[in-house]
Amino acid sequence: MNLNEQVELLMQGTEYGDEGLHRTMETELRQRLVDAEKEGRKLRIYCGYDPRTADLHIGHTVTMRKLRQFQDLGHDVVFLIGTYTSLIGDPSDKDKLRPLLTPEQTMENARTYAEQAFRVLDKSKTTIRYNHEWLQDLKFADLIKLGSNFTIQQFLTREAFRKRWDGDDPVYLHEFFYAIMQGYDAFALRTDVQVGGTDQLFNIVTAARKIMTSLDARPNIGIIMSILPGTDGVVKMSKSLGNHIPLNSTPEDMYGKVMSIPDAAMGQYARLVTRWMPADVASFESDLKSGALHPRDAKMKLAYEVTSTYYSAAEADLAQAAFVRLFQQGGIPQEMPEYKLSDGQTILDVLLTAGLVPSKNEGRRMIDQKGVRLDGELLEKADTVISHPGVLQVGKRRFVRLV
RNA sequence: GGGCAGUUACCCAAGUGGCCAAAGGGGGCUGACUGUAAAUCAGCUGGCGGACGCCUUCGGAGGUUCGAAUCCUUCACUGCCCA
Repeated sequence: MNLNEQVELLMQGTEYGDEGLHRTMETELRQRLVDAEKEGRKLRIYCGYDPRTADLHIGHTVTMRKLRQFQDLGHDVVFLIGTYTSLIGDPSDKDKLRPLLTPEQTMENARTYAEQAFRVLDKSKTTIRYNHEWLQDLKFADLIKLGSNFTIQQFLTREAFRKRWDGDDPVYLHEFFYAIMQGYDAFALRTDVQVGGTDQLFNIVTAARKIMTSLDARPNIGIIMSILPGTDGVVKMSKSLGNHIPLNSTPEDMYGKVMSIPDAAMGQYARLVTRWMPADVASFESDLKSGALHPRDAKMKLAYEVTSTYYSAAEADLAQAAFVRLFQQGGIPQEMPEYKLSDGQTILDVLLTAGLVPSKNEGRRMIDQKGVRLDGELLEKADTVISHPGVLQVGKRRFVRLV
């Protein structure tokens, strides 16, 4: 791959919110690639992760995908676990204060986090580091010195703080330390490139570069990744919003969830969570626009690609087949949980005890709303006894085989 | 340290003694329509009993009252202003 192609690939899916900054970063990246080549060394790329959650979704893998691209081009990646920073919790992407974690919780999460990350990253080219290694040794005097590089006003221009400030919600002093610590991470690692989401723009570009410069290190280049929207296609993917596509689910679930994103989000997904090259993405989008590619087929292609990234091709094939049967042909899935019927159980009993609904009232509602079927036949009375074994369906996607 | 305001269901937010399981919006769910969606339309959205009903909920605890989300006391948390 020639230099221009490399730069184009590495800049794919980035978002700086400012054309000038974008150009600066792109230019610096090109230069750094040239320098590294000349010096006969690899670039060091780093991205920090906040191990406050144990199960990841594909939104978390956007930056990992980018790290992987660097790895595929022969560079070294540091997968940084924010053991120390998670004591604070990054305020960047929240309009609320985050709870503090204990070191034990953090280390436990870190383990499962890294495990899942290696479904995307190349293990042989990845170094895992923990930022307590260097942050815990900093003295108060060091912090003061680092802090003197910044003004409060700089922090208050950040949206996350601004909103809370304007909304008369609390903004704590210690939250400001996060950016400083992250900047120090970049310095401690002497990193060439730092990858992060747009919510990290300030931390990476302003804080890290400033701190590195002040400590006589070469400032890192920021690769700022656009945020992956959730299955609603609009808001950032997050578990708490319920619009996420979990990594640890099933191929069928992943395929189906990708299919449920709105058409408008397909481009974002193509750029952020596929292994496609820039040229592939470009033709995908132009074919869609020209009508050469039907939106449904496009999305199926996308869902297949995403699924096969995290699972095997065979599993992705099965997931696709299941989707076609279930939704395009209105059929039922091949695999579903089984439930053993006992004598005299009513429809409502079964719905509840089989876990298809969380409460009897909810079960009644489903029945009232014509959402419950047994072998395709609509069930209308909640308190009638189940007459025969078969496939019990609630809504479009909840199934249980009664035996 | 002092003064004032606030804490409502998944989220935002009304309600200021009975008509409140609690307006409205968002989200979610179900159905119709579809290309799987999105958009649109309709309905549902605390729990338990077939409906009339009962139970739990409005930051925590205690109290006043026939009756409280609504009044009082106190505790906790938050914001604003003053020092």
